[in-house]
Amino acid sequence: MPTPPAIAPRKRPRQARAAATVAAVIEAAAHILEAEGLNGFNTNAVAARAGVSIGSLYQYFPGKDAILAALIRQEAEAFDAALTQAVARTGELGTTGAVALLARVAVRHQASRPRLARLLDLEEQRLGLGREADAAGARTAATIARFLAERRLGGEEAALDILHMARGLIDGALDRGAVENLEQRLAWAILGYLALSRQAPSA
Amino acid sequence: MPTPPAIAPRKRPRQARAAATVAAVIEAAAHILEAEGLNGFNTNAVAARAGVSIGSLYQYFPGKDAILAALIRQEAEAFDAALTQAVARTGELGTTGAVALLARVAVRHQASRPRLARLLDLEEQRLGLGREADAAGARTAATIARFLAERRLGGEEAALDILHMARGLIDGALDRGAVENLEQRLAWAILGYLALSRQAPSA
DNA sequence: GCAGAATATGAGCGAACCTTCATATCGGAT
DNA sequence: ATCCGATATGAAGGTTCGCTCATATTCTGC
Repeated sequence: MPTPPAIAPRKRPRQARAAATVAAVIEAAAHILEAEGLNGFNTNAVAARAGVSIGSLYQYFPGKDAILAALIRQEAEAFDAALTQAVARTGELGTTGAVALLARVAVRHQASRPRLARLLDLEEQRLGLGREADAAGARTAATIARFLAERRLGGEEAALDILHMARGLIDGALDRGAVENLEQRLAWAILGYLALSRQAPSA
Repeated sequence: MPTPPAIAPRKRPRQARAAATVAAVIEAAAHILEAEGLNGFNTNAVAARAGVSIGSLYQYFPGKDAILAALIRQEAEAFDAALTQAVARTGELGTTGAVALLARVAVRHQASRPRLARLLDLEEQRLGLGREADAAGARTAATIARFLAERRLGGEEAALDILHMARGLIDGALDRGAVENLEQRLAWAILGYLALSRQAPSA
Protein backbone atom coordinates (compact mmCIF):
# COMPACT_ATOMS: atom_id res chain seq x y z
CA MET A 1 0.00 0.00 0.00
CA PRO A 2 1.38 3.42 -0.89
CA THR A 3 -0.33 5.09 2.04
CA PRO A 4 0.81 3.75 5.38
CA PRO A 5 -0.84 4.69 8.67
CA ALA A 6 0.63 8.10 8.16
CA ILE A 7 1.60 8.97 11.64
CA ALA A 8 5.30 9.11 12.14
CA PRO A 9 7.56 10.83 9.64
CA ARG A 10 5.34 13.66 8.51
CA LYS A 11 6.67 16.93 7.38
CA ARG A 12 5.48 19.72 9.60
CA PRO A 13 5.92 22.94 7.69
CA ARG A 14 3.51 24.76 9.95
CA GLN A 15 5.38 24.12 13.13
CA ALA A 16 8.67 24.62 11.39
CA ARG A 17 7.53 28.05 10.23
CA ALA A 18 6.38 28.90 13.71
CA ALA A 19 9.70 27.91 15.19
CA ALA A 20 11.54 29.93 12.58
CA THR A 21 9.46 32.99 13.37
CA VAL A 22 10.06 32.66 17.07
CA ALA A 23 13.78 32.30 16.49
CA ALA A 24 13.84 35.27 14.12
CA VAL A 25 12.04 37.46 16.62
CA ILE A 26 14.42 36.53 19.43
CA GLU A 27 17.44 37.12 17.25
CA ALA A 28 16.03 40.48 16.13
CA ALA A 29 15.45 41.46 19.74
CA ALA A 30 19.02 40.56 20.61
CA HIS A 31 20.39 42.52 17.69
CA ILE A 32 18.37 45.61 18.49
CA LEU A 33 19.21 45.55 22.18
CA GLU A 34 22.88 45.18 21.39
CA ALA A 35 22.87 47.96 18.81
CA GLU A 36 20.38 50.47 20.19
CA GLY A 37 19.79 49.61 23.80
CA LEU A 38 16.47 49.55 25.56
CA ASN A 39 15.41 52.71 23.75
CA GLY A 40 15.30 51.24 20.29
CA PHE A 41 13.72 48.07 21.56
CA ASN A 42 10.08 48.33 20.52
CA THR A 43 7.79 45.75 19.10
CA ASN A 44 7.52 47.36 15.68
CA ALA A 45 11.26 47.49 15.26
CA VAL A 46 11.67 43.91 16.39
CA ALA A 47 9.00 42.68 14.02
CA ALA A 48 10.47 44.64 11.12
CA ARG A 49 13.98 43.36 11.73
CA ALA A 50 12.69 39.81 12.15
CA GLY A 51 10.96 40.09 8.80
CA VAL A 52 7.52 39.35 10.16
CA SER A 53 4.47 41.50 10.66
CA ILE A 54 3.68 42.95 14.03
CA GLY A 55 0.59 40.78 14.09
CA SER A 56 2.59 37.61 13.72
CA LEU A 57 4.87 38.67 16.51
CA TYR A 58 1.88 38.86 18.80
CA GLN A 59 0.79 35.44 17.71
CA TYR A 60 3.87 33.94 19.28
CA PHE A 61 4.53 36.29 22.16
CA PRO A 62 1.87 37.60 24.52
CA GLY A 63 3.66 40.92 24.86
CA LYS A 64 6.87 42.82 24.68
CA ASP A 65 8.22 41.48 27.94
CA ALA A 66 7.74 37.92 26.81
CA ILE A 67 10.27 38.52 24.06
CA LEU A 68 12.77 39.70 26.61
CA ALA A 69 12.03 36.73 28.84
CA ALA A 70 12.57 34.32 25.97
CA LEU A 71 15.84 36.01 25.09
CA ILE A 72 17.02 35.90 28.67
CA ARG A 73 16.18 32.22 28.85
CA GLN A 74 18.00 31.46 25.64
CA GLU A 75 21.15 33.33 26.65
CA ALA A 76 21.15 31.73 30.08
CA GLU A 77 20.82 28.30 28.54
CA ALA A 78 23.60 28.93 26.06
CA PHE A 79 25.90 30.08 28.82
CA ASP A 80 25.08 27.15 31.03
CA ALA A 81 25.71 24.77 28.15
CA ALA A 82 29.10 26.30 27.43
CA LEU A 83 30.02 26.18 31.08
CA THR A 84 28.91 22.61 31.57
CA GLN A 85 30.96 21.54 28.60
CA ALA A 86 33.97 23.38 29.96
CA VAL A 87 33.62 21.82 33.40
CA ALA A 88 33.62 18.42 31.76
CA ARG A 89 36.95 19.27 30.18
CA THR A 90 38.61 20.20 33.48
CA GLY A 91 38.98 16.60 34.61
CA GLU A 92 42.74 16.29 34.50
CA LEU A 93 43.59 19.90 35.17
CA GLY A 94 44.78 21.32 38.43
CA THR A 95 42.65 23.88 40.22
CA THR A 96 44.48 26.79 38.66
CA GLY A 97 44.14 25.45 35.15
CA ALA A 98 40.53 24.47 35.65
CA VAL A 99 39.52 27.89 36.92
CA ALA A 100 41.43 29.53 34.10
CA LEU A 101 39.46 27.48 31.60
CA LEU A 102 36.15 28.45 33.12
CA ALA A 103 37.22 32.06 33.23
CA ARG A 104 38.00 31.91 29.55
CA VAL A 105 34.54 30.55 28.78
CA ALA A 106 32.87 33.26 30.83
CA VAL A 107 34.87 36.04 29.21
CA ARG A 108 34.21 34.71 25.74
CA HIS A 109 30.50 34.52 26.35
CA GLN A 110 30.12 37.97 27.83
CA ALA A 111 32.47 39.54 25.32
CA SER A 112 30.54 38.28 22.33
CA ARG A 113 27.70 40.67 23.11
CA PRO A 114 28.64 42.81 26.07
CA ARG A 115 25.86 45.33 25.98
CA LEU A 116 23.24 42.69 25.55
CA ALA A 117 24.46 40.66 28.48
CA ARG A 118 24.31 43.68 30.74
CA LEU A 119 20.89 44.78 29.70
CA LEU A 120 19.54 41.31 30.18
CA ASP A 121 20.93 41.12 33.68
CA LEU A 122 19.06 44.26 34.59
CA GLU A 123 15.86 43.34 32.82
CA GLU A 124 15.85 39.93 34.37
CA GLN A 125 15.59 41.62 37.70
CA ARG A 126 12.91 44.02 36.51
CA LEU A 127 10.73 41.30 35.04
CA GLY A 128 10.54 39.69 38.42
CA LEU A 129 11.46 36.32 37.04
CA GLY A 130 14.43 36.93 39.24
CA ARG A 131 14.02 34.41 41.96
CA GLU A 132 13.33 30.75 41.25
CA ALA A 133 11.47 31.43 38.03
CA ASP A 134 14.65 31.49 35.99
CA ALA A 135 15.51 27.85 35.68
CA ALA A 136 18.48 28.28 33.37
CA GLY A 137 20.12 30.87 35.61
CA ALA A 138 19.73 28.58 38.58
CA ARG A 139 21.28 25.76 36.60
CA THR A 140 24.31 27.89 35.83
CA ALA A 141 24.84 28.51 39.51
CA ALA A 142 24.37 24.80 40.15
CA THR A 143 26.94 23.95 37.51
CA ILE A 144 29.51 26.11 39.23
CA ALA A 145 28.52 24.83 42.63
CA ARG A 146 29.03 21.26 41.43
CA PHE A 147 32.48 22.12 40.13
CA LEU A 148 33.42 23.72 43.44
CA ALA A 149 32.02 20.87 45.48
CA GLU A 150 33.92 18.23 43.52
CA ARG A 151 37.18 19.90 44.41
CA ARG A 152 36.10 20.96 47.89
CA LEU A 153 36.65 24.58 46.99
CA GLY A 154 33.38 26.01 48.22
CA GLY A 155 29.61 25.75 48.35
CA GLU A 156 26.60 27.37 46.80
CA GLU A 157 27.22 30.77 48.24
CA ALA A 158 30.72 30.82 46.80
CA ALA A 159 29.30 29.80 43.43
CA LEU A 160 26.86 32.69 43.37
CA ASP A 161 29.40 35.18 44.63
CA ILE A 162 31.81 34.15 41.92
CA LEU A 163 29.14 34.35 39.26
CA HIS A 164 28.18 37.91 40.16
CA MET A 165 31.75 38.98 40.74
CA ALA A 166 32.72 37.68 37.33
CA ARG A 167 29.87 39.50 35.63
CA GLY A 168 30.83 42.77 37.24
CA LEU A 169 34.49 42.39 36.49
CA ILE A 170 33.98 41.36 32.87
CA ASP A 171 31.34 43.98 32.10
CA GLY A 172 33.44 46.72 33.60
CA ALA A 173 36.55 45.64 31.79
CA LEU A 174 34.78 45.39 28.46
CA ASP A 175 33.28 48.82 28.95
CA ARG A 176 36.64 50.45 29.28
CA GLY A 177 38.31 48.20 26.76
CA ALA A 178 40.66 46.65 29.28
CA VAL A 179 40.60 43.21 27.73
CA GLU A 180 44.26 42.43 27.95
CA ASN A 181 44.86 39.73 30.51
CA LEU A 182 41.19 39.78 31.37
CA GLU A 183 40.89 36.03 31.67
CA GLN A 184 43.83 35.94 34.00
CA ARG A 185 42.54 38.78 36.15
CA LEU A 186 39.23 37.01 36.48
CA ALA A 187 41.05 33.86 37.49
CA TRP A 188 42.93 35.81 40.15
CA ALA A 189 39.71 37.09 41.60
CA ILE A 190 38.11 33.68 41.67
CA LEU A 191 41.11 31.79 43.00
CA GLY A 192 41.82 34.51 45.52
CA TYR A 193 38.30 34.51 46.84
CA LEU A 194 38.28 30.73 47.12
CA ALA A 195 41.65 30.56 48.84
CA LEU A 196 40.73 33.08 51.50
CA SER A 197 37.24 31.78 52.07
CA ARG A 198 38.66 28.31 52.73
CA GLN A 199 41.26 29.67 55.11
CA ALA A 200 38.59 31.30 57.19
CA PRO A 201 35.46 29.15 57.05
CA SER A 202 33.77 31.91 58.99
CA ALA A 203 31.14 31.39 61.66
CA MET B 1 24.16 103.93 60.20
CA PRO B 2 21.57 101.18 60.21
CA THR B 3 22.15 100.39 56.56
CA PRO B 4 25.68 99.23 55.80
CA PRO B 5 26.96 98.77 52.28
CA ALA B 6 24.66 95.81 52.03
CA ILE B 7 26.77 93.44 50.10
CA ALA B 8 27.85 90.48 52.10
CA PRO B 9 25.36 88.72 54.31
CA ARG B 10 22.23 89.08 52.24
CA LYS B 11 19.49 86.59 52.35
CA ARG B 12 19.02 85.10 48.96
CA PRO B 13 15.58 83.56 48.96
CA ARG B 14 15.47 83.30 45.21
CA GLN B 15 18.59 81.28 44.81
CA ALA B 16 17.79 79.35 47.95
CA ARG B 17 14.45 78.39 46.44
CA ALA B 18 16.09 77.37 43.23
CA ALA B 19 18.59 75.17 45.05
CA ALA B 20 15.81 73.62 47.09
CA THR B 21 13.85 72.83 43.95
CA VAL B 22 16.81 71.22 42.28
CA ALA B 23 17.47 69.14 45.36
CA ALA B 24 13.83 68.13 45.65
CA VAL B 25 13.71 67.03 42.04
CA ILE B 26 16.82 64.93 42.39
CA GLU B 27 15.58 63.34 45.57
CA ALA B 28 12.22 62.64 43.95
CA ALA B 29 13.95 61.02 41.01
CA ALA B 30 15.98 58.84 43.34
CA HIS B 31 12.90 57.81 45.27
CA ILE B 32 10.93 56.92 42.18
CA LEU B 33 13.76 54.98 40.58
CA GLU B 34 14.27 53.03 43.77
CA ALA B 35 10.59 52.28 44.22
CA GLU B 36 9.31 51.86 40.67
CA GLY B 37 12.30 51.43 38.45
CA LEU B 38 12.80 53.05 35.09
CA ASN B 39 9.18 52.44 34.18
CA GLY B 40 7.72 54.76 36.76
CA PHE B 41 10.39 57.35 36.11
CA ASN B 42 8.65 60.06 34.10
CA THR B 43 8.89 63.79 34.35
CA ASN B 44 5.34 64.28 35.58
CA ALA B 45 5.80 61.81 38.42
CA VAL B 46 9.12 63.35 39.40
CA ALA B 47 7.67 66.85 39.45
CA ALA B 48 4.64 65.74 41.43
CA ARG B 49 6.73 63.93 44.03
CA ALA B 50 9.12 66.86 44.26
CA GLY B 51 6.18 69.14 44.93
CA VAL B 52 6.87 71.40 41.99
CA SER B 53 5.10 71.93 38.72
CA ILE B 54 6.32 70.29 35.57
CA GLY B 55 7.11 73.71 34.24
CA SER B 56 9.43 74.47 37.11
CA LEU B 57 11.21 71.20 36.61
CA TYR B 58 12.00 72.26 33.08
CA GLN B 59 13.28 75.55 34.35
CA TYR B 60 16.11 73.79 36.14
CA PHE B 61 16.71 70.78 33.94
CA PRO B 62 16.88 70.86 30.16
CA GLY B 63 15.28 67.44 29.91
CA LYS B 64 14.59 64.14 31.49
CA ASP B 65 18.07 62.78 31.00
CA ALA B 66 19.61 65.77 32.74
CA ILE B 67 17.84 64.72 35.94
CA LEU B 68 19.39 61.31 35.67
CA ALA B 69 22.78 62.79 34.98
CA ALA B 70 22.53 65.03 38.04
CA LEU B 71 21.49 62.10 40.18
CA ILE B 72 24.34 59.99 38.91
CA ARG B 73 26.76 62.76 39.65
CA GLN B 74 25.44 63.26 43.14
CA GLU B 75 25.58 59.58 44.01
CA ALA B 76 29.05 59.22 42.59
CA GLU B 77 30.23 62.17 44.63
CA ALA B 78 28.68 60.85 47.81
CA PHE B 79 30.35 57.51 47.33
CA ASP B 80 33.70 59.03 46.60
CA ALA B 81 33.43 61.21 49.68
CA ALA B 82 32.62 58.24 51.89
CA LEU B 83 35.47 56.27 50.39
CA THR B 84 37.99 59.07 50.74
CA GLN B 85 37.07 59.50 54.37
CA ALA B 86 37.43 55.78 54.95
CA VAL B 87 40.81 55.66 53.27
CA ALA B 88 41.98 58.42 55.60
CA ARG B 89 41.01 56.24 58.55
CA THR B 90 43.06 53.26 57.38
CA GLY B 91 46.37 54.81 58.37
CA GLU B 92 47.33 52.53 61.22
CA LEU B 93 45.52 49.45 60.01
CA GLY B 94 47.14 46.46 58.38
CA THR B 95 46.22 45.61 54.83
CA THR B 96 43.55 43.16 55.90
CA GLY B 97 41.92 45.62 58.25
CA ALA B 98 42.13 48.46 55.81
CA VAL B 99 40.51 46.50 53.01
CA ALA B 100 37.83 45.30 55.39
CA LEU B 101 37.02 48.87 56.29
CA LEU B 102 36.72 49.92 52.67
CA ALA B 103 34.60 46.87 51.95
CA ARG B 104 32.27 47.89 54.73
CA VAL B 105 31.89 51.37 53.28
CA ALA B 106 31.13 50.00 49.83
CA VAL B 107 28.55 47.55 51.10
CA ARG B 108 26.88 50.19 53.22
CA HIS B 109 26.62 52.56 50.31
CA GLN B 110 25.25 50.09 47.82
CA ALA B 111 22.93 48.49 50.36
CA SER B 112 21.26 51.74 51.26
CA ARG B 113 19.58 51.90 47.86
CA PRO B 114 20.45 48.79 45.95
CA ARG B 115 18.06 49.13 43.05
CA LEU B 116 18.97 52.73 42.49
CA ALA B 117 22.66 52.04 42.40
CA ARG B 118 22.18 49.38 39.76
CA LEU B 119 19.94 51.43 37.56
CA LEU B 120 22.31 54.33 37.68
CA ASP B 121 25.21 52.14 36.63
CA LEU B 122 23.32 51.11 33.54
CA GLU B 123 21.95 54.53 32.71
CA GLU B 124 25.35 56.06 33.12
CA GLN B 125 26.49 53.89 30.29
CA ARG B 126 23.42 54.67 28.17
CA LEU B 127 23.74 58.41 28.59
CA GLY B 128 27.17 58.22 27.11
CA LEU B 129 28.70 60.23 29.88
CA GLY B 130 30.48 56.98 30.39
CA ARG B 131 34.02 57.76 29.44
CA GLU B 132 35.85 60.78 30.85
CA ALA B 133 32.73 62.87 31.19
CA ASP B 134 31.95 61.46 34.62
CA ALA B 135 34.42 63.23 36.84
CA ALA B 136 33.15 61.86 40.13
CA GLY B 137 33.31 58.28 38.94
CA ALA B 138 36.84 58.79 37.79
CA ARG B 139 37.72 60.28 41.13
CA THR B 140 36.41 57.21 42.91
CA ALA B 141 38.67 55.02 40.85
CA ALA B 142 41.53 57.40 41.58
CA THR B 143 40.84 57.23 45.31
CA ILE B 144 41.12 53.47 45.26
CA ALA B 145 44.17 53.60 43.03
CA ARG B 146 45.86 55.96 45.50
CA PHE B 147 45.13 53.62 48.38
CA LEU B 148 46.56 50.69 46.45
CA ALA B 149 49.62 52.62 45.36
CA GLU B 150 50.45 53.75 48.90
CA ARG B 151 50.66 50.17 50.02
CA ARG B 152 52.14 48.89 46.79
CA LEU B 153 49.20 46.59 46.28
CA GLY B 154 48.37 47.42 42.72
CA GLY B 155 47.82 50.07 40.09
CA GLU B 156 44.98 51.68 38.24
CA GLU B 157 43.83 48.58 36.51
CA ALA B 158 43.55 46.76 39.80
CA ALA B 159 41.54 49.66 41.20
CA LEU B 160 39.02 49.52 38.38
CA ASP B 161 38.79 45.76 38.47
CA ILE B 162 38.11 45.84 42.17
CA LEU B 163 35.52 48.54 41.78
CA HIS B 164 33.54 46.61 39.19
CA MET B 165 34.02 43.32 40.95
CA ALA B 166 32.70 44.80 44.15
CA ARG B 167 29.66 46.24 42.45
CA GLY B 168 28.79 42.90 40.90
CA LEU B 169 29.32 40.97 44.08
CA ILE B 170 27.36 43.37 46.25
CA ASP B 171 24.47 43.80 43.83
CA GLY B 172 24.13 40.07 43.36
CA ALA B 173 24.27 39.38 47.05
CA LEU B 174 21.70 42.04 47.86
CA ASP B 175 19.40 40.70 45.17
CA ARG B 176 19.26 37.28 46.71
CA GLY B 177 19.37 38.52 50.27
CA ALA B 178 22.73 36.95 51.03
CA VAL B 179 23.93 39.75 53.25
CA GLU B 180 25.43 37.68 56.02
CA ASN B 181 29.18 37.96 55.95
CA LEU B 182 28.94 40.07 52.85
CA GLU B 183 31.62 42.51 53.91
CA GLN B 184 33.97 39.67 54.65
CA ARG B 185 33.26 37.94 51.36
CA LEU B 186 33.97 41.13 49.52
CA ALA B 187 37.22 41.51 51.42
CA TRP B 188 38.21 37.97 50.41
CA ALA B 189 37.62 38.78 46.79
CA ILE B 190 39.64 41.96 46.94
CA LEU B 191 42.52 40.61 49.00
CA GLY B 192 42.60 37.43 46.97
CA TYR B 193 42.76 39.30 43.70
CA LEU B 194 45.51 41.56 44.99
CA ALA B 195 47.58 38.74 46.41
CA LEU B 196 47.54 36.73 43.22
CA SER B 197 48.06 39.68 40.93
CA ARG B 198 51.19 40.63 42.87
CA GLN B 199 52.53 37.10 42.78
CA ALA B 200 52.27 37.08 39.02
CA PRO B 201 52.97 40.60 37.76
CA SER B 202 52.14 39.27 34.34
CA ALA B 203 53.80 40.33 31.12
C1' DG C 1 -10.32 21.52 -6.88
C1' DC C 2 -12.46 22.87 -2.51
C1' DA C 3 -13.64 23.90 2.25
C1' DG C 4 -12.20 25.18 6.41
C1' DA C 5 -8.64 25.82 9.73
C1' DA C 6 -4.31 27.85 10.74
C1' DT C 7 -1.53 31.62 10.11
C1' DA C 8 -0.02 36.27 8.42
C1' DT C 9 -0.80 41.23 7.69
C1' DG C 10 -0.61 46.12 8.93
C1' DA C 11 -3.64 50.22 9.53
C1' DG C 12 -4.87 52.37 13.32
C1' DC C 13 -6.65 52.94 18.29
C1' DG C 14 -5.62 54.42 22.73
C1' DA C 15 -2.66 55.51 26.31
C1' DA C 16 1.54 57.24 28.13
C1' DC C 17 4.58 60.89 28.30
C1' DC C 18 8.07 64.58 27.06
C1' DT C 19 8.03 69.20 26.38
C1' DT C 20 6.24 74.04 25.40
C1' DC C 21 4.10 78.33 26.24
C1' DA C 22 0.67 81.66 27.51
C1' DT C 23 -0.65 83.14 31.83
C1' DA C 24 -0.31 83.92 36.83
C1' DT C 25 2.29 84.79 40.92
C1' DC C 26 6.03 86.47 43.68
C1' DG C 27 10.19 89.16 45.41
C1' DG C 28 12.58 93.14 45.85
C1' DA C 29 13.95 97.82 44.70
C1' DT C 30 12.22 102.44 44.85
C1' DA D 1 2.16 101.45 47.18
C1' DT D 2 3.93 100.30 42.73
C1' DC D 3 6.35 98.38 39.06
C1' DC D 4 9.23 94.87 36.72
C1' DG D 5 11.84 91.04 36.08
C1' DA D 6 12.30 86.43 37.90
C1' DT D 7 9.94 82.41 38.80
C1' DA D 8 5.93 79.15 38.93
C1' DT D 9 1.96 76.86 36.77
C1' DG D 10 -0.44 73.19 34.22
C1' DA D 11 -3.36 72.61 30.09
C1' DA D 12 -2.46 70.98 25.79
C1' DG D 13 0.37 69.78 21.50
C1' DG D 14 2.67 66.30 19.33
C1' DT D 15 4.97 61.98 19.25
C1' DT D 16 6.02 57.35 20.32
C1' DC D 17 4.66 52.82 20.96
C1' DG D 18 2.19 48.65 22.67
C1' DC D 19 -1.29 46.09 21.05
C1' DT D 20 -5.91 44.69 18.49
C1' DC D 21 -8.71 43.16 14.93
C1' DA D 22 -10.84 42.87 10.46
C1' DT D 23 -9.10 41.05 6.44
C1' DA D 24 -6.05 38.35 3.42
C1' DT D 25 -3.19 34.45 2.52
C1' DT D 26 -1.52 29.76 3.01
C1' DC D 27 -1.85 25.01 4.21
C1' DT D 28 -4.01 20.36 4.64
C1' DG D 29 -7.31 16.70 4.24
C1' DC D 30 -10.74 14.97 1.19
